[in-house]
Amino acid sequence: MSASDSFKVRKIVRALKKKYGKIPWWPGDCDEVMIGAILTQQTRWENVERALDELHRRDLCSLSTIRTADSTAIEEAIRCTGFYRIKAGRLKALATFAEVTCGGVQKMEKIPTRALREGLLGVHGIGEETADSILCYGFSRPVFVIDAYTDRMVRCAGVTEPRNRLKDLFESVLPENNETCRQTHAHIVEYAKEFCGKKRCDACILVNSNG
DNA sequence: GACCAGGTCCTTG
DNA sequence: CAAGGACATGGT
Repeated sequence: MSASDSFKVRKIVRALKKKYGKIPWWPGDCDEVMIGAILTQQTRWENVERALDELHRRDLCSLSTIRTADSTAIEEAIRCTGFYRIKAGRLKALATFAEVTCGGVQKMEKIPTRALREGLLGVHGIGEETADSILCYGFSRPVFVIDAYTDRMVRCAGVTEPRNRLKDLFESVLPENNETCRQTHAHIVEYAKEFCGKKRCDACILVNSNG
């Protein structure tokens, strides 16, 4: 990775921290974060929240209940997030991994980050972004999440490193600290939503100018 | 009606 | 291995 990319990332991190300060992002217990991580795939967060409410209402907002629940009931509860049949299957697969393979969420807490990440990636329907979101926001590990917004935002700011290396780039720049990882990712997404259109970035000047 | 959303997997060339 | 398609509902 180029020195100038690292430099830009440091600048982005600093500027956005100054702009947003501490913001609440992706609250909830570990089970809810894991479920939300699946539901938010290619879907707006507002729709995910509605689905989470539905799941709570049916006592299906935990992996232990999802594991044994009727798939149709899960599908109905999460319909508003789209891809509901696919996602119900992914939730089932994650629930089996967590409850059966790992022996429960408490046991997962004790698994080292590297191994837990590999385990999650082995679950059908969990890719890098979903796994890293679970690690960062569910298990409070010092893992930086790269999503479409992050990629778009750093492009906007002139970072040239390809998407598949952004996680390493950010983790090499940031301190190995969960709070920093989760806040920084939150800042970037909020910024991207507001200023970085899909094809055009209007305001990354904020990051590119001054210091 | 077209286009997009806090992806991932599978199929093709 | 890159590119394209499928999955599906809800908001602009």
